[in-house]
Amino acid sequence: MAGTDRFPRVPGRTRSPELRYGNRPTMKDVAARAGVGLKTVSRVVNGEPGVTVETERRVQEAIDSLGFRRNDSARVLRKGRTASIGLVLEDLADPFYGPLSRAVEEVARAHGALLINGSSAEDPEREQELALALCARRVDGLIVIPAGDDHRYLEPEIKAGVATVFVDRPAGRIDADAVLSDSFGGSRAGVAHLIAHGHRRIGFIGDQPRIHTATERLRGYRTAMEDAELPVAPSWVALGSTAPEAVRDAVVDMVAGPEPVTALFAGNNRVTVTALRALADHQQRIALVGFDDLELADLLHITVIAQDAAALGRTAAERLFRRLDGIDDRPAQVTLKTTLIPRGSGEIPPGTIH
Amino acid sequence: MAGTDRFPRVPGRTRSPELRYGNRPTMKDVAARAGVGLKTVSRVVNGEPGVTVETERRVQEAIDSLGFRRNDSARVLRKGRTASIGLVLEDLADPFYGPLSRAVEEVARAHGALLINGSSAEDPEREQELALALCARRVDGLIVIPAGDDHRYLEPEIKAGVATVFVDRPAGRIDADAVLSDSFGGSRAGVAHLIAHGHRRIGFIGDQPRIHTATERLRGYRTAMEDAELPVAPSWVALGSTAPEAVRDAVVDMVAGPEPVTALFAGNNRVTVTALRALADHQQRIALVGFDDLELADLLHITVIAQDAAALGRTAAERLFRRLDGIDDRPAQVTLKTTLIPRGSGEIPPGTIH
DNA sequence: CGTGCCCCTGACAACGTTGTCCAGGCCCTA
DNA sequence: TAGGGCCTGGACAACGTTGTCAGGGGCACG
Repeated sequence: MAGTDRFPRVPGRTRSPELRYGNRPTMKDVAARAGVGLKTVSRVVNGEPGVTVETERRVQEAIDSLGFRRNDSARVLRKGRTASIGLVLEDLADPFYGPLSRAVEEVARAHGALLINGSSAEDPEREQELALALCARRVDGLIVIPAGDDHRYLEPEIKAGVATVFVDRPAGRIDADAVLSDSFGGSRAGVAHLIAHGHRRIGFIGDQPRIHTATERLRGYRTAMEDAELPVAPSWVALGSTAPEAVRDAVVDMVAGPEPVTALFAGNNRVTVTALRALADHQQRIALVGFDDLELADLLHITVIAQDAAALGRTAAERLFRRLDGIDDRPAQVTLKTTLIPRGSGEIPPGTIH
Repeated sequence: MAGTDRFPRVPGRTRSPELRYGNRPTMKDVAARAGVGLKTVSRVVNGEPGVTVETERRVQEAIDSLGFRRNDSARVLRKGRTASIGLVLEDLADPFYGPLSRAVEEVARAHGALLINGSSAEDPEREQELALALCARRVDGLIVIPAGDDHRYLEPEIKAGVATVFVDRPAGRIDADAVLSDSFGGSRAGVAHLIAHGHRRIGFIGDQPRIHTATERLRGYRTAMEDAELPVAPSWVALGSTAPEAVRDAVVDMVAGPEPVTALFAGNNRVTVTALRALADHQQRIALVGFDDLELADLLHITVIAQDAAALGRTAAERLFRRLDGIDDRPAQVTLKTTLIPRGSGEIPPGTIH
């Protein structure tokens, strides 16, 4: 009697007035209804052996009629594994991260795990806040696209067993797995491509030097120029904000400056897009190669250095689950090759300037 | 004694050999270390009042030295709220959903909630599986972009108090909140725009009729044609697969058929992209208006019916949290206006066909 | 100096599940 | 027929946290 009822479980105590899970049936309720023990219900729910067909039928019936659904929070607490992984992105809305998170999700799904994610919006503080919130949820693993350059705050977590893999940019100040694109090699090849098409004065527009990929790409640019024994005028390099206005100004300066560039290398997809718009607005048609592919780049004939975002995500997730499966390699960096895709904009010869 | 140690808590029993959370310190450990009671630690961790500065300092010290982090799974079990919401997308990699999920995330963040998400890949079964897995996690609310057309499986969940909002497409066979774009009005306006520019033979390529937005957009097309008293030849309408090959074939058929169309209305962004590629390949330049905006549409001069993906996500999330805050309106459908953005492709007059 | 009040602290139960262990019943064999 | 083994089912504790409640100590006031 009183005790199989849902309300009140215990005479007059303890139950707080707040809404719980809308007051859902528990295994206890199912057990009472089916006239079996608690553990038997658990067995049926989890498909464990050791239950007669007849008992199973009765339990199943009770489950259906009550609309019972196992409470995974309780399960997680008991089992110690959450079967979920966290993904800290830089910006969910950036088209580059769509395929990446999709790939992570596919791998997670294949391992029966859910994906919890959020954006850092390029803010290191927010990255930390988010990553730690995910750890508090006890995600089994963490995939992080770094916004900041100091990840020591994750050290206790990693030590406590949270498998962690960094993607797109390496971890800062800690030794951890990272899956990267070959920013240096990609830029170098892209700039060499422009040089091979006759360009001597080539501009570079990139992200803040705080960001690892940005400096790597700049380094690729400089190396390619050096390889060809070409000088680099300071006015040809713009780093810093990738906000549209800033990039727009940079483009205009480089094209109209005293030593006008005949070609441009754009350090990431946002820069490429803005540069294209600026050039179109000013009716300039100079050579352009961009890092990162774009959805409609083929129709716009944009030559790009393509990274395989899906492969980045997949590789990172696979590495993560390998760790979760107990394989315990030393932390390592994996670098994925980039591909130069010539589509026209990178093959425009110099001297077509108006 | 024995009991404040982490291993073994209880002489020889119960602790299973599997990995738990990498054996993290608990409040109990912190309490032991600080020489205070369990509840006092809880107070400090949660910033509750009623703790002396001195005690707080001691506890904080113990927390830092042990690297304690509150276990939110346990908290969730106890409190009954998970402070997380689930988002079931159709495809994370589709650029349309990037801004949408970003907007949802922003609202969630503002309410202190985390976002758990996954893609249904347009598969109704997978949508259900995912949605129910999220419910088992006891997410407080659910935002669903439907892949299927029967959502009765969510009835017990909604009844049990899971706030649920559908986005982009209405729920099937249940009465629930939905936030939609005005597919009908948008298409109608887009097709009317083509008609206003002199077109009489206009093709429509859309998604499977199973999908609500697809039929609404088709209805908009038909209505616009009727409004102008124009006939619609069966060969001008292609529904079904939006796989690239199918769309490509449809475009070719319409352009080269016995009654060639002079303009095309594309039912969604994927169709628009493929149609553009097909037209470019065949060096055809006919008028085109597409439903959904695209990243580089301005540079390609594509006229589109733009939906505000971010507004869809934001509106849905806000509605969700209103429900979670206890406001209990009747389920309702909200429709957001679309915008026609003329950029060139929709203003090409007929007769430019080669 | 005594009484009463308030502030701080801690013991305890409960959240819903799963792992462990034990009891009882059945069947099979000697 | 008795004994042993196997199969099924259930009681119980534990996961780590928070809400409730009660006790103890200090301070102010009469």
